[in-house]
Amino acid sequence: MLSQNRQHNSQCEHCTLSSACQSERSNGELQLNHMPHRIYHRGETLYSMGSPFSALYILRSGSAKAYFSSYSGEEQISGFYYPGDLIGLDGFDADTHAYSLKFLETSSVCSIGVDEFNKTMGESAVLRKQILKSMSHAILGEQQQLFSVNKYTSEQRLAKFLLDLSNRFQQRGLSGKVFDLSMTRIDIANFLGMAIETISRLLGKLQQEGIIDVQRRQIRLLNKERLNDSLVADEPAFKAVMHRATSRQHSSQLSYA
Amino acid sequence: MLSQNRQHNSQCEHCTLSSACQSERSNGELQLNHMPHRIYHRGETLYSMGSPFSALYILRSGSAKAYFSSYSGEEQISGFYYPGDLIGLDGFDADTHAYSLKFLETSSVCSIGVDEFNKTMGESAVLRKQILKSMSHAILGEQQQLFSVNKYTSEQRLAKFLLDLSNRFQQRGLSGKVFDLSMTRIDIANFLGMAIETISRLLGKLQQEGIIDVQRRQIRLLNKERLNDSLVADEPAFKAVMHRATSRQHSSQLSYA
DNA sequence: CGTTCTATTGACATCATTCAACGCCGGTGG
DNA sequence: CCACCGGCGTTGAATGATGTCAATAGAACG
Repeated sequence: MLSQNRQHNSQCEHCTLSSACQSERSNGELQLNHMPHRIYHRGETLYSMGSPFSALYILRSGSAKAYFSSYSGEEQISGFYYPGDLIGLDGFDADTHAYSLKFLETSSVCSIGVDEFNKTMGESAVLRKQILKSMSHAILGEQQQLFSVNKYTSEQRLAKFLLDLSNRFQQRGLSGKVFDLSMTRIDIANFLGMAIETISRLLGKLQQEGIIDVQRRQIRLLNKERLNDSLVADEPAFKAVMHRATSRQHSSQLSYA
Repeated sequence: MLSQNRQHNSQCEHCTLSSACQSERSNGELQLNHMPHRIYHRGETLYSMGSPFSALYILRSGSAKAYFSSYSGEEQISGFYYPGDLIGLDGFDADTHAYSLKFLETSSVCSIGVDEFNKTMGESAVLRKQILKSMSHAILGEQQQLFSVNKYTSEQRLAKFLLDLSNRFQQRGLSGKVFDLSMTRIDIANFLGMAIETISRLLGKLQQEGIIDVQRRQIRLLNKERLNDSLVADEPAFKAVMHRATSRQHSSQLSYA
């Protein structure tokens, strides 16, 4: 659903990764040759856990989930991706992908081969900075998530999840108040570490309280204030912080800054 | 306690970061001028959340914890560091430290200024690769931790924590069977997201079952097999994986590989 | 040596999972 | 076009794991 609202220029130079590079390009230093965009459909896989690490990707439209499966087939979702997000950083650790990536809806990605990436990293200080920043941000995001699982109740975690999504949509110029969930409740439950039933019940509860309105996959945030309040219930000073820190859910997004 | 066992040469060129560089140095390409080592004592702070990001550090001896505090003074520990670990990557996101770092015992660190680091990043492909690998590894480590909090019971989490520590000590050439905890139960509880009382009870339980032996801070793993079994109880195929994936608890360790 | 931090243990409360039944929707084939 | 079916989602009731509260004791530190 994101794809409709966001108008991409057809040239890949307008991807966020290359936007980092454009400032250099104006210096005449840099040439990134992205591979052509490629379209994937719901349920299709970009790469699988264990497969060789050959490229980095930027999601241009649609959405995806990263997950690793624990051989019994059980999967743990580690994050969701939205347009502009950089995908594939997991490959650097062992030159092999550490998790699998699957699309939640029809999506398009562009890619850059590792070799070219490495080459460019050597040439562009701006790219280096961007990548370090991006990875650092990803680490902090994971820690935030860890924090929220450790310290929050299920209700707070769900509230945070919704607010995070809202922020991510807003950053992309979409509505932060009304949006669709491209993932199933099962995915949400898996990601947040709770039972599907709990998700269901809590969404119901929030709806009854008039804080949100849920129609199938469509979410309408009627009262972001109160949703945010639940995160800081007894901690007034904490409120401001949360508002700042709320942008995660993997997000290795590069620019848009 | 780690400091006694590990004999560091007095020159900083033997730090793990520079060991990454030495291969290049033999090519005559690289010159890293680390600042002199500095000693810190228990409770002292290397840097605080929000302070300007000016350097990266490598822990040479001792141990430390990273945590961010939530203004009400409540802290969330995001990881523990041991000798060889690279510290400070959190600064890249906002040019400001995202969490605070405090030493758990007398420790020594060496540092490298960001400017010098950035310069070297431009010159050394090996360093770039190491850093990307290191950060990628850190991200995956966080995700592993997230997974364990999401899917494991308290007992499993504690078991995993002990095994992780054991592995980290072993990687450093120390005993993986007998070691001291440099952090308090409070820290452990905070990190693992459970109550101190639960830690206490579970340690007691494991001791009664003859799996471990606890004397104050000293831990003795009497039966690593069974400790590991509890992680995979009903999942035979999963066992092998866990063994591999078990090295985390922040660990942005660079080389030793 | 006393104050404070750390750790242990017991009794109780509670939030979230589990188990189970059911409804809804979309797809597919008769 | 309708009927069936499977995945997704909702709801209820019971169970259990873990947190909270409280009391106590030992270590660490000045």
